[in-house]
Amino acid sequence: MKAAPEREVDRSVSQTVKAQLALRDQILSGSLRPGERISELQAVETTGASRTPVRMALVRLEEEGLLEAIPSGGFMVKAFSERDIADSIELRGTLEGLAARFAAERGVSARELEPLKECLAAIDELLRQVPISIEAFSSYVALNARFHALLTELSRSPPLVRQIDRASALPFASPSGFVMAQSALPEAQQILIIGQEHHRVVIDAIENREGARAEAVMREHARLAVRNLRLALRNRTHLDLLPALALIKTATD
Amino acid sequence: MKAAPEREVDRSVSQTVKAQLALRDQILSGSLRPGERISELQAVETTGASRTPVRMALVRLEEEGLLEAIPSGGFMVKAFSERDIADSIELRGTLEGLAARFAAERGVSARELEPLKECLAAIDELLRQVPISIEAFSSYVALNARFHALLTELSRSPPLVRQIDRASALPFASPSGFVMAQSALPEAQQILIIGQEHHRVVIDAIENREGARAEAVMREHARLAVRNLRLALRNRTHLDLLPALALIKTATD
DNA sequence: TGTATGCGTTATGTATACATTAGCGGGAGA
DNA sequence: TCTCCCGCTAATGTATACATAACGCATACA
Repeated sequence: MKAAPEREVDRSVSQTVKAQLALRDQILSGSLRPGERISELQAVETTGASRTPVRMALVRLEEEGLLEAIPSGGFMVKAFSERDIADSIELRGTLEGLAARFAAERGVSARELEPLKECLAAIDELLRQVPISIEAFSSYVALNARFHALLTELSRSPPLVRQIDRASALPFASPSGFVMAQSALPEAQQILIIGQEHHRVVIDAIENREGARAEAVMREHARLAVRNLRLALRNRTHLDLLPALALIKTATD
Repeated sequence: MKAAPEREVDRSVSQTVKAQLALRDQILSGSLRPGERISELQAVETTGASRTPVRMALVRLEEEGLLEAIPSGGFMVKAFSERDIADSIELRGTLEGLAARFAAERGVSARELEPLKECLAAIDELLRQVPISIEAFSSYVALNARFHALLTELSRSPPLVRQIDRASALPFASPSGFVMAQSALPEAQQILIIGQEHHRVVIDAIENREGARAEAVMREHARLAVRNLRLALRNRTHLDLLPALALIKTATD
C-alpha cells in the first residue's frame, strides 16, 4: 500500500465504514448544511480515507436518504421540510404497526417477550423521576430504541425489519438531541408517560394475539411522536439543542 | 482515458448505471442463483465496466435488497422465502395505503386525478378481452405500474414515495414474468378484475376525501396480490414462466 | 454596458495498480 | 491415515493516476 509514511491509517475498521460514519456525523451535526454540495476532495481530507471508500460511503448515504445525487454529478446534503420528517415518523409507525400485527398473528413465546418487558420495567424506573434528569433521558433514548428494535424483530419478517431500519433514518436521525430538547419542555415527561403506556398496550395485545389492537396502538404511538415533534418545533428557543433539526430546511412548507 | 482500443465503451449512460442494470438483470433473470457469491472480476467481464463502477453498482444493489454483503468481503445474491415475498407485498400495500390516505386527507384536484382515470379506462379496455392475450397482459402490467406510481405521487410526501419505491423491489422484481404466469391460470383474469375494482374504489375514496376507506382498499389490494402469489406458487407447472421466482430459495419455510 | 463565447481550472467518472487478507491445497509429522 | 501448519493464489479493499465534463471567469464584440 505504498505506505505514505505521514498518514496514519486505522486498520481496525474498514475505510469505507469509517468514512460513512464520519460523513454521517458531519451531516447530522450540521457541519454540512442542507442543500450544500459535498465535495469528494474535502471529504477525503476530513475523513482520512481515499476517494474510493469515500465514494462508496457517499453512495450508501445516498441510499440511506441523507444525500441526494446531483444530476450533473456529485452529491448534496438533502434538505427536509418539517412535514417530511413528520411523514417519516408516521411512515415508520405504520410499518411498526404492521410488525406488531405480524407478531400478534404469528404468535410470540413468553420467552421472547421477556427482554421487552425488561425494557418496559427499566423505562418505568426512569420515568419515576420527576422531573427527569438529562442522564435519565439519555438512558431512556437507548431503552426506547431497544424496545422498538425488539418489537420489530418479533414480526419474524426480515424484509419488514429491513424496511423499518431504512425508514428509521430520518425519525431517529439524532434521537439524543431530539429527546434532550424535549426534556426542556414541561409537556415532555407527560408525553413520555403516554408513550410508555403505548408500549405496555402493544405487549398486552401481542400476548393476547390481538393483531388489530397491536397495530392500532403503534400507529397512535407514531402520531404521538409527530405531536411531540411539532411541539418541539413550536418552541424554537430550544432548537439549538436539536442537531437533528439541522436537516430541516429554513423555508419549510 | 487511455482508450483501450479493443474495448468499445458506451458513453451514452454512465458505466455505473450500465453495470447496475446489467447486474440486476442477471439476478432477476436467474443467471446468478440465490446464495451465489458474486465475483467482481466476473461482473467486470460481463458488464464491460471496470471495477470501480461495478463496485458502486454492487453497493446500490445491496441497498436495494437484491444483494447481501458477506462479512468476510464481497456480495452474494440474496435468497428469499415465499413468505418474505408475501410480506414484502403486504408491506408495500401498507405503505400504499398510507399514501392513499394522505392523498385523501390532503386533497387532490380533479386535474391530478385525470391521468389515473385514464389508466383506469385503459385497463378496463384491456380486461374486456376474455381470455386476455399475452400482449394485453404486458400492457396491463405497464398500466398497473403506472397507476400505482401515480397514486403514490398523490400523497405529496417525498419520503413516502421514496420508501414505496424501495419497498417495490421485491414485489415487482419481475412483474412481467409474474403476471404472464398468472395469465396461464384460469383464476387470473378474475383476480385482475377484482384488482381493477380496488383501483376504482381508491379513486372514489380519494375524491370524496375518505382517508380510512382509501387506505383500507389499498391494503385489501395487497392481500389480493398475496393470494395471487400463493395461487401461482401452488401451480408449480407454470413456474418456469416466473423468472422473478428465481429469487425464492428452494427450501422455503 | 451587457451578453456571449472561449479558455482554463477544478471536480467528478473511470480505470488500474498495489496491498492485504482469506481460503485452499499440499506436504510433513504424529 | 489423519491432522495441522505453512505457503500460495485469488479476490477484495484501498489508493491513485488519467480522462472528461462542467463551471467560472475573463475578454471581446455588439
